[in-house]
Amino acid sequence: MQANLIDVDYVTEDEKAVIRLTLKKNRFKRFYDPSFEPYFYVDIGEENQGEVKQAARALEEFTAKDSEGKPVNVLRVDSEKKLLFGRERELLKVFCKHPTHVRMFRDKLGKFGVVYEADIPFARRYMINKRLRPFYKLDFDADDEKRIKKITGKKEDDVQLNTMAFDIETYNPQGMPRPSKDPVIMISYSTGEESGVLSFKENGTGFTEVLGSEEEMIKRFCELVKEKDVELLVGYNDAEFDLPYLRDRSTALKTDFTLGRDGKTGFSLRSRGLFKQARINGRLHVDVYPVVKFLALIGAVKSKRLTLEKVYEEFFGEKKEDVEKMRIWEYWENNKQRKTLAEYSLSDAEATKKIADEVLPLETELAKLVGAPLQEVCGATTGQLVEMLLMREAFAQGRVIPNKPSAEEAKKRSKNPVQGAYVKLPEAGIYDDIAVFDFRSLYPSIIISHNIDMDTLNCSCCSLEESHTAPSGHRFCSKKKGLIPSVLDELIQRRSKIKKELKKHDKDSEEYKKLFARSQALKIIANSFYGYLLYSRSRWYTRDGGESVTAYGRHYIKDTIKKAEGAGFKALYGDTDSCFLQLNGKTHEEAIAFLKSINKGLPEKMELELEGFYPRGVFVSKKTGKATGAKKKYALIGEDGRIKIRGFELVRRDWSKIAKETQRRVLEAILKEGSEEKAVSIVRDAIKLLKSGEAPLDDLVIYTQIRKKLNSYDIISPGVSAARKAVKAGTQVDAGAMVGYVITRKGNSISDKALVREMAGDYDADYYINNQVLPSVMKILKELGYSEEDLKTGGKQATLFGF
DNA sequence: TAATTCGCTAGACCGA
DNA sequence: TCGGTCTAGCGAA
Repeated sequence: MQANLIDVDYVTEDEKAVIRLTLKKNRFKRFYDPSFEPYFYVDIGEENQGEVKQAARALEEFTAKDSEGKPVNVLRVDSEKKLLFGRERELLKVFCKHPTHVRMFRDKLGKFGVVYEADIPFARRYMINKRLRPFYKLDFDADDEKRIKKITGKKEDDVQLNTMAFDIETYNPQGMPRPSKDPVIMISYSTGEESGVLSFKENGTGFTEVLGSEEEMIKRFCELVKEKDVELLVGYNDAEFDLPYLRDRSTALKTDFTLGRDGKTGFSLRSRGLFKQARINGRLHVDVYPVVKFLALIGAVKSKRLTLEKVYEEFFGEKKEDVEKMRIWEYWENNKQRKTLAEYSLSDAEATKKIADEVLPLETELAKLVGAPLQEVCGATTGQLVEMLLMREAFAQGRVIPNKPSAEEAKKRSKNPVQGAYVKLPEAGIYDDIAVFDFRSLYPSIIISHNIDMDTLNCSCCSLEESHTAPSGHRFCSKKKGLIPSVLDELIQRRSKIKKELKKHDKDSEEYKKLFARSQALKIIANSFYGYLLYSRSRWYTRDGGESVTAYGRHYIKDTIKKAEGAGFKALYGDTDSCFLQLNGKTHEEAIAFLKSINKGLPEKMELELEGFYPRGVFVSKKTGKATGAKKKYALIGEDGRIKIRGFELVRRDWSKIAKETQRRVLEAILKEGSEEKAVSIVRDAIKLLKSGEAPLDDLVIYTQIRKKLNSYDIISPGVSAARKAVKAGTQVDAGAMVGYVITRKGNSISDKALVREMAGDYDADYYINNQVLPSVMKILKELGYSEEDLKTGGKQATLFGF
C-alpha cells in the first residue's frame, strides 16, 4: 500500500502501547504498528563496562510499583553501543510494556547508573527511529486488521488537506461573554471554495443557514465538519476561546459537542508553554494565532498588534471588515445591524482561511524538516524546533540524546550569561556615501568553521596546534565533526541549493512558493542554533561553545573594521555582523575590491557580503548621558530612494502615531529632499494640530503590553495605570494583553492621566507636544542645529551662531 | 516552561 | 522639587 503520513500517536491494547498512524490515501485512514516498544538507556559508567551483562540481568529482576501499588517489571534488558558525549559506550537498553512505565522506572534506577532518553514521547520516538517525516509517502504492507507488517519505502511528498476555518460570535451584553448564560449567536465557516454562516435568527443574507435554536446550530456545525470530511480544522485563537466556548455552551444546553472522527469526542486541550494546543480525534487542528505570534517573534510578521484584522491587512494589503467587539450584542438585537454582523462573521472565517493558506506552507516545511507532525510544529518555539531536529539527527548518528537539565541547573545557567556581540559607537551626524557590509549567517558559519559543539570541546585527540582555538581561549576538535556543526552545515548547504533553484521558477508558481517556504524554514532553524547553545533548558547547552561563538564574532567584525580603516575607509558604525563604511572619496569598485580581500582571509564557510551602498545616512546622539552617538539607531537612504530605518521611535509600538508619523516625515524630508525647511514646517504643523485640540484620538494612542499580572507591578506605568482603570470599569486584562491608552487632561502624574482608548474623551496637548512629538524629532533636528525653542516659536535662533 | 545578548528610553520612585 | 536609580518594555542583531 501507499499513503501519506499525517500523524502518529498511540493507543493502549491489553496494557500494551500500540503505535497508531494516521495516513492519507484519498481519505484519512488509521493503521497500527504493535511491533514497536518503548525503551530507554542506562549508563553504568566507564569503569563498569565489564559488567554490562550482569547489570542487565539484575535490572530485569527489578520491580517497581505503579500508582495503584501493583508491581511492574521491565520487559527485558539488552545492551547497545552508542556515542555518549562523543565517546563510545555500551549502555543498557531497557524495554518497557508501556510509555508510562518508562517514566515510572526513570526516577528509580539511580543505583544502576545514569538514565538517558527516558523523556522522549513514544510517538516521537517512533518517528525518529523509523526515520519518518510528516507528509512523506510511505510504501508498506499491512494485514486486514490494519496492522503494519513492514514499511518498505518512503519519499518526500506533499498532501492537500481538506481544510476548514471557523469562527464564532457570542452575545455579550456585559462586555465579556459568559459561557454559562450568553449564547453563541453565529458560527461561520470557510473552506476556501465555500463559506457560510450558521445562526438561529434571520439576518437577510443569502449565505446564512437559519436553524431553530442555538443547540441546533451547534449540532449543525458538528455535522458540517463530518459532512465535509474536514481533515484540518483551523481557527484564530480558537484553542483559547471558540472551542472551549462551544464546549461550555454545549454543556449548558445539555447537548453533545462532537468534532471527532469517532463521532463521540469534542476536543482535548493540552497546555503547551504560553498557550494551549487543541487536539481533535482523527483530524488535524491548527490555531493560527500562535503561529502568527511565532512569525512575529522571528520577524516574519511585522504587525505590532496581532488581531485578525491587523494580520489580514498586513498579508493582503487590504482592510478587513470589522465591528466594535463590545457592541456585538447590539448588532444582534437590531434587525438591520444583524446583517452587518453576519457579514463580519463570514469575513472572519474567510480571513482565517486565507491567513492559514499563507502560513501553512512554512509550517509544513518546518514539520518536514524537524520530522514532527504539523500540529506539533504549529506554535512550537524555535527552541523546541531545534531540539526536535537535533534529537532526530543525534539518533541517526548513533549518539545518545543528552538529558534536559534540572530546574536548579537551568536556573544556574541563566544566571551566568556570556558576553555577547560587539557594537561600535557611532558619532552623531549626517554622512554621505556609505557602504554597508555584513557577514552572511555569521554565527552559523562560525559554528561550522570552528566545529563548535559540546562533544568537540577540549577533545583529547587534537594537539593545541591542531585544534581550533577561539579568542576566548576554548579549544575545539579539528578531526571529528560534532553533531551541531554537521547538522548546521547540512542546513546551510541545502538552503544555498534551494536559493539557486528558486531563480529558475516564476515567483507566482506553486513550486516557487514551496521552495521559498523551505528556504525560510531552513533559515529560521539555522539561525536558532546559537541561541539554543546558550538556552538554559537546552539539552545541548554548551556555555563555552556559545562564548566562543561570540568571541569569534567580535574578532571577525573588529578585524574587518580595522582593515577597512587601514584601507582608507572611515568606519562609522558596526553591530554584531555588520560594518558601515564611509567611502571617503573611494569608488564602489574599490569598496568591492576591499570586500574581496577580506573574503580571501576568511574560512571557507564564512563570507562578508555587500549589503548595499547608501548615498546618505543619519546617526543621532543619545538623549541621556554624555553627548555620544546612539547605538542601534540610524536611518539610511538607498540609491533607489528606499529608506532603511532602525531603532527610531517610529519603529516602536510604544509611541503614538502622531509622534511616529512626524518623525518619519522629518527623516524623509532630510534624507530624500535634503530640506530642513520642510522638516521644520512638518513639526510646526503637528504642534499646531495638537494645540488646536483637533488631533484624532486614534493618532494619540500608545500601545504597550501588560506582561505580568496587573497586581504584581512594583512601578505603576501609564500603561498599567490605564489597564487597572479599565479593569475597574469591567474589562478583562490578562498577562500578555496589549493595552492602547491616551494621555488625557485629568490628573497629576502621567499615569493618572492615562486612560484606555475606549474610555478617553480628550487629550493633553502639552504632553503630546513635549513628550512625544518634540523628543522624537529633536534627535534628528539637533544634528542640523535646531533647538526645541526654535520649533515651538520662530526659526533658527541667533544663539546658534554664537560660536 | 520553552533561543541569545546589547542597548535605548520613559516615567515612577525615592531620598535629600 | 530635583536629580539619581530602578523597572519595564521594546527593538537590533
